[in-house]
Amino acid sequence: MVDLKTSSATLEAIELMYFAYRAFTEPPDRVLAERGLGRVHHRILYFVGRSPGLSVGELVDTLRVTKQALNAPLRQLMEMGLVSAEVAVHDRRVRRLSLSPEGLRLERRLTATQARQLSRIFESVGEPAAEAWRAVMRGLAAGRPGATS
Amino acid sequence: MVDLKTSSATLEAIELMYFAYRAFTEPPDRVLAERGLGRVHHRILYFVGRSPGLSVGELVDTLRVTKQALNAPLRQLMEMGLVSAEVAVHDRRVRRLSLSPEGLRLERRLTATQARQLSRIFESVGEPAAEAWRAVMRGLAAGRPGATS
DNA sequence: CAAGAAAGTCAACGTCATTGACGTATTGAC
DNA sequence: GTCAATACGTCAATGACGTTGACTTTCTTG
Repeated sequence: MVDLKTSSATLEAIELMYFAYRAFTEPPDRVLAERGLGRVHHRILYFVGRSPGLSVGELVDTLRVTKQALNAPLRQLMEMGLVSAEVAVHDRRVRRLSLSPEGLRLERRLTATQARQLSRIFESVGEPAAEAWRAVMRGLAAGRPGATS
Repeated sequence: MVDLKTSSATLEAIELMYFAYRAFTEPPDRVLAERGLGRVHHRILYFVGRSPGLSVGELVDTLRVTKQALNAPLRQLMEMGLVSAEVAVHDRRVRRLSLSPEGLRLERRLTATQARQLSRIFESVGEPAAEAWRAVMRGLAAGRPGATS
């Protein structure tokens, strides 16, 4: 135990992670709720949108859920015509996922909401501060500071 | 629609929110899982720890959950002797919640994990960058940039 | 070709949060 | 003192979601 007493700035940071994340996920959650969709649907739309041709297994790995947990939401999205899957040419076991035009529209709408939140703040604090924010977040995400991949 | 195409820095930021938050909540989640506790238990411990004497209703408001959703985890924590409740003096309807010594120990352990993650990164990026990070997070949490309360 | 691994799917189950309704104790206004 | 409102607790039904287990289809390897 190095710190018997955690500094107040760090304590504030812990709370900020909670409140900021909540505020960040709420707007898209509301949009999704209108269609009876949840956060997993959002993540599927997002990552498939970023990397068209993604396989189910790759999606499972990035989202760290079981393939069974992914199955239901993914099937819904396909039934709703937002996501399409086609059998890969070289390996007929894998499905290459991609967004339909309508799926792309929804994904853009969800992403735009969050992008607006972020870019508005980034502008107000300036680009160096924005980059500093990203650096901290990269460190958190990677489990070690300053990591890029 | 100002942005038809969201900038790659903002796009990275969206992903970072997801991956950083996940990395941030995982370590405490593991500790909690050992005792059969979940994230709601953590939040209860955290906020009661920060504000001893908190009432049930105030907890419901800060966590934005229903009282029914709070009831079960809170009762568990009390049965486990981690949280104690005593009737308020001026209003015998309200329960003033506080952490028991053991509850305090667990809360500190959970908080220390996250504090270590953050302060390690804060040190490596320097204090100005850390403050920039907090400024962005405050803006996100408050829904408007630079807000303090 | 047989054995095993990999991708995906279907089914059963458990957890957890939500809404709704009800009960109790307490307070404050009149 | 009566009565509406408040704070809390609880039971029941429902739904979302994630898990394990078992299965089919399809490669890949010896």
